[in-house]
Amino acid sequence: MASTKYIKPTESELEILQVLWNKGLASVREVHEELAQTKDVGYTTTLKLMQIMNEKGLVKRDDSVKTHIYQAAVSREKTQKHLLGKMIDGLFGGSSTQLVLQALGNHKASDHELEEIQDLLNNLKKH
Amino acid sequence: MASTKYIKPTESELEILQVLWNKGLASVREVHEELAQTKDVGYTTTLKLMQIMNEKGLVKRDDSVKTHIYQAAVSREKTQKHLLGKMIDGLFGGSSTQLVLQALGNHKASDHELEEIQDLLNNLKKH
DNA sequence: ATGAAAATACGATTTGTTTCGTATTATAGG
DNA sequence: CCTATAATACGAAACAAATCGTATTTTCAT
Repeated sequence: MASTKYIKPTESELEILQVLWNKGLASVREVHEELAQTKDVGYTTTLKLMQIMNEKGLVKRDDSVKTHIYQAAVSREKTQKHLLGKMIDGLFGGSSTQLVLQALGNHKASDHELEEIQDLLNNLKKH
Repeated sequence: MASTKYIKPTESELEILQVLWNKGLASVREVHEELAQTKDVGYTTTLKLMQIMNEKGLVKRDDSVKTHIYQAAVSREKTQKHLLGKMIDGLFGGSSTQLVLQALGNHKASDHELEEIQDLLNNLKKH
């Protein structure tokens, strides 16, 4: 009976999850350095956000060691799934196909990527 | 030289745009009735939001008539494109293919829809 | 014309997010 | 041991979004 209450990350929280998903484990300092490359934000801001995320259950941390080590407590896939679903329902009238057409139409994919999609399509078709 | 400064709609604003995209033209009352079916919100809240959206340029209104008539001032497609792009960059590491795979994997599409996607795929492949 | 009903305007509150300053605590080098 | 350095904790301000109450205006039927 997992208390599967989905918590929607805010935009800033998503940025932090992004870093954690890539790094696996990271200290506040490490996450902050990463964020600081693209946005102008203070260290304590990142710290505070990560503390809040810990309370919300978006991240876990090991505070048995001097410098706390964080990791994501929600999976990239689950998060993608949720937000994507929300977007499909909210913006594409519930049609994932509309979203796919829009995505493929606007962003060009490599031949290899097209093959991947073709494979999945073949799987969906036969049954 | 359109002042193409993109304004990101908030979540509530998106709900309203949704209704306007479907109806074309609508009064505050009509929009509100629609929203009230799925969420619990007061009339004046909807009114206020639509007034703000008017100031922002997200909607246009004809106030020459008794009851103001609103319509979307931003297109569904442009909005989809923007938000989709943002999601691809932010959540799928810039890979539209990852998003497509995720979308197709989770939401099932009809045979007809799969055909549509196949057609687009064929177009992308040959060249 | 006038009063009830419906619409708009607008201020204020509430709620949520982001930001950062300052205080406190822990750590490691001298 | 003591101090400089780095980390965490915490409160509060700054900002943004959503909500609603109340006042005002408009409309329409009588």
